[in-house]
Amino acid sequence: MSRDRGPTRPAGDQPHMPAPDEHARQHASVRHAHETELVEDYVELVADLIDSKGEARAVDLAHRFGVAQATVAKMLRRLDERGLVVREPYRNILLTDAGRALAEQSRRRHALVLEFLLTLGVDDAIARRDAEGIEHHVSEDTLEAMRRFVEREGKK
Amino acid sequence: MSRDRGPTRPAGDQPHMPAPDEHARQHASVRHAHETELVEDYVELVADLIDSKGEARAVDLAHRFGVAQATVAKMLRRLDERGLVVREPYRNILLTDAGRALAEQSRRRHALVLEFLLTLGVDDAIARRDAEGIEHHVSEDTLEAMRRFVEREGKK
DNA sequence: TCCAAGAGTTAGCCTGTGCTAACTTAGCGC
DNA sequence: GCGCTAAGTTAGCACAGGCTAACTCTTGGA
Repeated sequence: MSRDRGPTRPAGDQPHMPAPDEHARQHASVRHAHETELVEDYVELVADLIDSKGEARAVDLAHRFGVAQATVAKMLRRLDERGLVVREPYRNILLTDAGRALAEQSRRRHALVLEFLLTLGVDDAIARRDAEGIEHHVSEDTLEAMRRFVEREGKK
Repeated sequence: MSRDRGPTRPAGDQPHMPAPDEHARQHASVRHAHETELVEDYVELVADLIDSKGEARAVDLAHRFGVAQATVAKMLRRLDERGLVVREPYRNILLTDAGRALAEQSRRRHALVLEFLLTLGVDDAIARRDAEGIEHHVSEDTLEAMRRFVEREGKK
């Protein structure tokens, strides 16, 4: 192997390739998004269930997420520790104020991303699926740009 | 708790809430995306490094991703097992044909998402960061819609 | 020529998010 | 009013993707 491979960033450097530090920050931020997105998905769904059915039950969460009930229970314990939900053994799940606030924020974001994709001309089923993945990786600025786009296109 | 809570999906049902099965599928697909996205990021960066510097080194990957070298080594072993890279101890990392193909695909997707965000009016630095997170959650259909948008706007 | 320092590797740990199996509890229906 | 079944919980496991520490290997330069 040749260690003498010349200057660090020679001619062929990719224009879309940021400096190392910035790239590292990008990835750190994606990793962080992964940590928070499940949390957001849970509180969002808990809020939806409460609003639509009057209560949130672990078994419904498990069905919706396609995971075992034990997984849901473990996750709910974490959400409890973070002060987002309250639960008593064998009773319903309730949102704290913080949980409700986070749910509302997620819901707004989710709805906007979905509307954006639909406005963009993406098929409904696909838009729903993609929105689920995209919503957690969209910054406030990009969200704002999406909002502008939806408004602009909606007027036509 | 009242188990007799009436019909399963009463009036207040959220319009953006798909049936359980479909929702579960959405989440399964997000989980799957998480499994593959790191893989794609690695081969993409390996390809970039090879193209720009002539070789890919573990230490550079570690710097770019902001992780320890040991983490990179572990990941490279997995990529090796999946037939995406070839490496000999203490030597450079090479892409297999499959690895190169995956890298090209990721690169195209990444570049398109970035261009799309920029066309949408998102600030450069933010667009780069968001593209990193979004690219793995965008279906072919949505990608196609983005392509159309970029073309449409580019002509103005 | 040879050695110091930088690059690569391995071992062993932690945390998060899945799972199954085995249990406890709640509450409907007889 | 009691028991059956569905729901909830707990324990213990696996695997992915982080980390540090402690090595081994490579190579440029004195």
